[in-house]
Amino acid sequence: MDKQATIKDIAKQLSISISTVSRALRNATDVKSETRKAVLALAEELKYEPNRLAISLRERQTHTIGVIVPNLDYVLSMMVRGIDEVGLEAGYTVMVCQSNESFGREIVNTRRLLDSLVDGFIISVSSETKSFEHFKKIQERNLPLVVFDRVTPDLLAPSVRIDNEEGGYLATEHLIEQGYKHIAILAGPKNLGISNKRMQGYLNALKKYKIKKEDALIIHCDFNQDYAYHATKELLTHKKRPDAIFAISDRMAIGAMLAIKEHGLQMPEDIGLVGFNNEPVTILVTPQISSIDMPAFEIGKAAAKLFIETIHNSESIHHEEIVLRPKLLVRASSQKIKIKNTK
Amino acid sequence: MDKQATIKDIAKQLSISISTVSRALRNATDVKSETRKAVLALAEELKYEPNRLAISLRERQTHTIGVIVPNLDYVLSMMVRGIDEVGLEAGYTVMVCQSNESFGREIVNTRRLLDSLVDGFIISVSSETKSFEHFKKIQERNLPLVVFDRVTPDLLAPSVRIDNEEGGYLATEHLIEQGYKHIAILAGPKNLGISNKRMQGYLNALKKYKIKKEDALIIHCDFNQDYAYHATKELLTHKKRPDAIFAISDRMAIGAMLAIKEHGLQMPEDIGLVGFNNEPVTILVTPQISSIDMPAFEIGKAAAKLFIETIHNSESIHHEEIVLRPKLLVRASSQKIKIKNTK
DNA sequence: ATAATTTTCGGCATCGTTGCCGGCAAGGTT
DNA sequence: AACCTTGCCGGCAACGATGCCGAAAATTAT
Repeated sequence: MDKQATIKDIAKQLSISISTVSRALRNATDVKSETRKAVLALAEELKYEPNRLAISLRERQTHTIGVIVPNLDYVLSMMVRGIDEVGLEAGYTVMVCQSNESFGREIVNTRRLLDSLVDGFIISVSSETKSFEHFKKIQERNLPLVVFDRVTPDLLAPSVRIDNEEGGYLATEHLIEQGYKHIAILAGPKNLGISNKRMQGYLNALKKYKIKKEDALIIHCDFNQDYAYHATKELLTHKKRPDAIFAISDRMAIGAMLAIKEHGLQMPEDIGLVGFNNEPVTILVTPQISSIDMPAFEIGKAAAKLFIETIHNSESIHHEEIVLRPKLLVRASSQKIKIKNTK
Repeated sequence: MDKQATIKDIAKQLSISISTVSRALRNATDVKSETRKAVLALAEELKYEPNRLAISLRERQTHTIGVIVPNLDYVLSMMVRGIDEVGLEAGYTVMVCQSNESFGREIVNTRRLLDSLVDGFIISVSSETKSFEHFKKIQERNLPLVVFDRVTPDLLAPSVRIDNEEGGYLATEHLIEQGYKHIAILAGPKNLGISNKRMQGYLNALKKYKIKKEDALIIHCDFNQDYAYHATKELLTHKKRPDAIFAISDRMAIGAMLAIKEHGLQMPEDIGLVGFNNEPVTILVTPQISSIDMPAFEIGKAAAKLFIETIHNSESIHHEEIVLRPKLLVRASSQKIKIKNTK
């Protein structure tokens, strides 16, 4: 009772050939209806399940999608849910691996998934990653590869993401319109595409409104709360301290907020704050943090759909690029004007 | 260049037999060193990678662990990271599927993973799940199955969890010690084991301190913020409103907190609040929420270790039960006494 | 009754890999 | 010189399933 019944067991018990059983199980034709019935009945009884491994070996596909993400924080886990949703629907099993923002781990994950013979990859790159050879291996094998969220120009592949530049622009423009003059940006690591794009948006907004960019206000730090906290503490001790901060993620905005509070400054009066992603936590803290809305679930779904399209017409290699529009959500942490009005 | 090179290609190019190539690639013995070198060199050149599918088919194991979780919120994604960590180390690839707290989805996931011929399962059950037939199928196939976090007595399997009863007790005792008299509990769905255990701890504490249990103060609601919010709103309109709330998860505590603030009540003066899990958000809100610390990463690691043990001595079926001790973290939301002292 | 056709089925090869077994040649022993 | 040991290698079967092809059985046509 231990091992699964195979097609062979059925054949033996019914004293018919393996091929006949195989045909009876799938192909209605070419098989007498009574033998088919017998086969079906016995299969039921033995709880026969076809061995996917054997089928995959023949068909050279596993109906499995390899997903590699740098972590499973709120945004990415929502995206993964989106991928899951669409993937499952289309008959794919989704294998999720976390790189923990580690380059080495990402390589190992890629290897493992390649070894597992997934049919393709949907990937968001780690912040540590500067070389893309391991991903190019995927493409060398002619496997479909879709990149989402953390997109990089170094990797030519269909992609889904939010318009990060636009998001950075919206956030910065909003701060400018609220009357803030010295707007700092907490950017992520220098090699991280989304960070640079959001910063580019920030720069564009400054330029548009003829505000001089100040290098001292541009801080690169690791993509997490602690680093943002320390970076902000230092920022606030400068002689010419910023009167607003645009953090390129809500996690970093939270870190900034903790530092701001420690300094005894009030938001939005003394200093304005805008984050990015619209994580639920932004409306839980006091004051609530303005943020750029990130349609994470939609991005995940779009990535999976793009993947499935790519798999279906793999010959026509068009590198589609889906870019979703960001939306600014204004909350208390940056709404200075309204307060002036009520005074 | 499309398809992977196989052992057969190497054999053909070198005009030697397939078996020799196979031996050269693994077994150092039984092969002349020069032929081995030739094989290794050519394998390198052709970028030969053994086909795991074929190996799995032979060995009847895939070195893959199927993980099913109800969602990927903070706690569970930390646990998954723990599983990942240990699993990867031991040479396993981890396939994570989300059931989205849906019974049907959980069944589909189980099927898919069984079809994918994973070597076993590490599972946390969905809150909707009342029947466990789909999991028993796993055991019928003699595949190892480890349950974590959301453990249920209906499923006989090795398990890893926190001592939920103890956690519930600690939280409640703390509230009692702080002088709260009418302590409500926001429990989860009735069929969810962790919810009942935490509630049992609550009841134990009441009994120990000779406080009469009041049914009106025991609220079952769905395991999320919104439901907790609405449940709390209603609780607070009661004639005899509670002066403390123990929420069996931080998410629910957050919901409760929003409702409390809307009612214009102060924590901890008017009402005390304790959560469960010690999610990072608990220290971001004002006041900070007391909580029961959940060693999520450790639980994940322990689950994976248990899984690997189980796989290694599958004959000795001992259903180990690992129970980690919870720890109470007292924060502003429930610390009434300290405030009295400073007055 | 025989030929022609159709239905129904079994054999064999294949996917990529491994393990067992047997064989052949070189070298060593008596 | 005859025998035995060892080193090295190839053939075959197997894992589970499928598909092609040809053959036997059943049916129809002549």
